Amino acid sequence: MPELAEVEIQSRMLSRRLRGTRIRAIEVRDPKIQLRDRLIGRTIRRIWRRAKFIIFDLTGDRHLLVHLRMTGWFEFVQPARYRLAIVTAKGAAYFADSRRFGTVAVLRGDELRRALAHLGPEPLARSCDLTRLARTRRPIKVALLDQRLIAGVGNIYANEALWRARLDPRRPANRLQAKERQRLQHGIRAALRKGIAYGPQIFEVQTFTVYDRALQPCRRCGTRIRRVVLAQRSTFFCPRCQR
DNA sequence: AACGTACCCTGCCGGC
DNA sequence: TGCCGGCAGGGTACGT
Repeated sequence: MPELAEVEIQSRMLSRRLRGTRIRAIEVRDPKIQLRDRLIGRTIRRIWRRAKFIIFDLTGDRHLLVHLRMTGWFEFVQPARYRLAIVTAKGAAYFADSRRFGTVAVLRGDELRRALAHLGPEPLARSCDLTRLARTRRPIKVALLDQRLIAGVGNIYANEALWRARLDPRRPANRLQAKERQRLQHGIRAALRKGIAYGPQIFEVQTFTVYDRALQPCRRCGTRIRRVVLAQRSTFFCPRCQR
């Protein structure tokens, strides 16, 4: 489920609970997960996010690289089912992931850099620019999901951002004017910030403006929201105010 | 190079 | 009620 906003929230929660603590035990409950090196005894120096990855920096040049994919989530109270538990003196984090698409790997620093090298700019960074989107003629909505062009935007926030920027998701990415890309950049930021602002309660309280609102009225102009499929993903937009 | 499709898994939902 | 197909907010591998 998670996109950048949800991953950011998770990363902050993990950091608050586990930063600076020593790993006492690792419990692997799913044979799909294989951890190369022994992590017990290492200290968690930092927990941070890049795109939709969560990275645990450990002592001894080791990094735990986690991707939640569709259904991954960390819990601090032991759930009925989970794939992995990281146990520390300050408590444990349980990695629950019903669809089991999520990935966990132990990497050295150089391997981590390589693993993240292909990612595009962080949308919330001051230096972020969207010029890479002009490299492709695929629909702008599809380009937004390409992590090499911009990192961390997923299907929901792509829809939300395009609605905010009043752009038709089907437009070829390389045909956007610089001014329209600027609008899109603001739309992405605003949508992501709104998500992050929900905090840990995000799943209970989060609402969307266009995502999953087919046939319901546009919140700006009242026109019925349309659903189309682009690159096999549901796409929602207002046919009147998104041009 | 750039684009489309199949696939990895499980849970949930609507329709019959 | 019970079963079944379709669908899901991720990314990758592979074919054209």
